[in-house]
Amino acid sequence: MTLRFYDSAAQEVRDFVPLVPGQATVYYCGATVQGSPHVGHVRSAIVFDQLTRWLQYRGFETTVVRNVTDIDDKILAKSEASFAPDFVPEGTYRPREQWFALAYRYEQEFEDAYETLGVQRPTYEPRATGHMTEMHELIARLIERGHAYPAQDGSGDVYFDVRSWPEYGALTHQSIDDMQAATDADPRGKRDPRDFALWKGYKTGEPETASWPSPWGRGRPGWHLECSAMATKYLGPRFDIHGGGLDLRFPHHENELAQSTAAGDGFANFWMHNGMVTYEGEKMSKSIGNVISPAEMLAVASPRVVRYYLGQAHYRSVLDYRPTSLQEAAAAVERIDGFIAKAGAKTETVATGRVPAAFGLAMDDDLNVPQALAVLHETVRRGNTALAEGDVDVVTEALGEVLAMTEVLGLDAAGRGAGAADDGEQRLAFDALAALVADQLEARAAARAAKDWSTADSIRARLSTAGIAVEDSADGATWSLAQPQITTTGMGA
RNA sequence: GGUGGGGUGGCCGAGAGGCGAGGCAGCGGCCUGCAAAGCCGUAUACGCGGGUUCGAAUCCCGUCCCCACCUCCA
Repeated sequence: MTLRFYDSAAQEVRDFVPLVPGQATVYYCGATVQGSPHVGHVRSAIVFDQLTRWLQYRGFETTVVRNVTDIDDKILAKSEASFAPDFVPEGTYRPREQWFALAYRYEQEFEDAYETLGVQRPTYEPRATGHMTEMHELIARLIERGHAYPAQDGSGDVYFDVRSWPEYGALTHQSIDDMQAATDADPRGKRDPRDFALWKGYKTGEPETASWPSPWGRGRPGWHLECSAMATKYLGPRFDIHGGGLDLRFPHHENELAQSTAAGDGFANFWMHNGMVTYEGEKMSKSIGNVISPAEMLAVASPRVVRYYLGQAHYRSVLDYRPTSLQEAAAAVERIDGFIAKAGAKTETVATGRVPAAFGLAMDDDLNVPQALAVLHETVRRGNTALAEGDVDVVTEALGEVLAMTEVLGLDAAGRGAGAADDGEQRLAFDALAALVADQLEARAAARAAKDWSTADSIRARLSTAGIAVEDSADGATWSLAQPQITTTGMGA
């Protein structure tokens, strides 16, 4: 079996042949930390987390780098606005917040969301502000090779010379002349309106903390440059996979590709892009105001449910959010969790097994998660049947497979982050609850034995009101905390 | 104008020439004191019009509609 991925640059599914046998180097775009994360950002991270987990399952030694872009125009603009006398706090923005404080605060919000939803930490997570030297080196190489030039207007800007690089547009298969002229293109000192800034000269009025010395004068990096510099630094001039959201293909990734290859680096072997999250058919974006944050979803559904929902579609498909989406995901997750709980109580040894072959084939084929999920549900059904028939061997086997699959999909990790649960106090509270419920169930069992159905039913009803679901089975009743009812009214826009 | 991606049963969502993925919801049944959970069964689905083929949701031609990117975006 061969791993195959769709390469956006080649526009086809290709066999994945790593540059170094047995190893996989992955760079994927994280956030520009200019605001709170929304569900679309998190989907992207989940997609590349699934990719990473699958590469690891297949035995690759993976190195994963995800950037934090913590300096850019928007961050500075948001910070500047927060100092305005007529500033009105909106959303999570705060008054009088320095750009670096704002960037750092949002970086942590992203980290929290990733952690809660079970996204493995990358091998390394470099920040743009920590890599000025590497960016300067890259600019110098580009100037030396005749693909970049300092602006002639004395602004201190340095631009990439798009016309000097015939392959510009290779990633998105566009030719410069066919591109729609940017309406707001500020020609400044550019040779071509499509030239993009590698370095932006310092302007009076900007915070000095947001500028760094460079051979071309004080300033700050342009967007795009940091990814080229950091990917190359940690993964080498050539690496296996570069990922990110579909909306980053142009201009971000196109520009990364241009500047890196023009500088003489091989850059990414595969380009992988995840589809957008839409809200009832429309792309989630701040400008439309139809964004839903991970926090909003987590307020009404468990991390496992949110993870399942955001990770269930094929990564290249559009994932459409509808008010019932989380309820459906919750039902599916409860089905899986119900089996894990019942099977776990039946078997002596709960060990994570191997993934069924069909699951592996689906994942090998460009990460076909929907098909893999079908295998997961089929395994759960087989396990439930075995449970009913008391076939412990099959139960054990199915449980091992289910656990392996949920691990690969990251479902087991969601909600297990630091501080998520299982601290001592919660453990004590749970034990206390368990003791009280056990008493109730004992009383109910006695009533049932005496065929006193009204007493038995009233005990069950009382527990149910308290949020405890009771299930009878051949060998006694079991209980579980009922999932909260998901109501999504008023969520999002 | 340019470059891509789509339209699949009530909903979500795979598949890509030939036994109707899977989930959710619904209906019928089994089990249960009743439930719940589980299991079994249950659907004239593939935007529209032509064509190729023994056979098309899948290929070809035409056509309609939607979405994304080309400006900041995961």
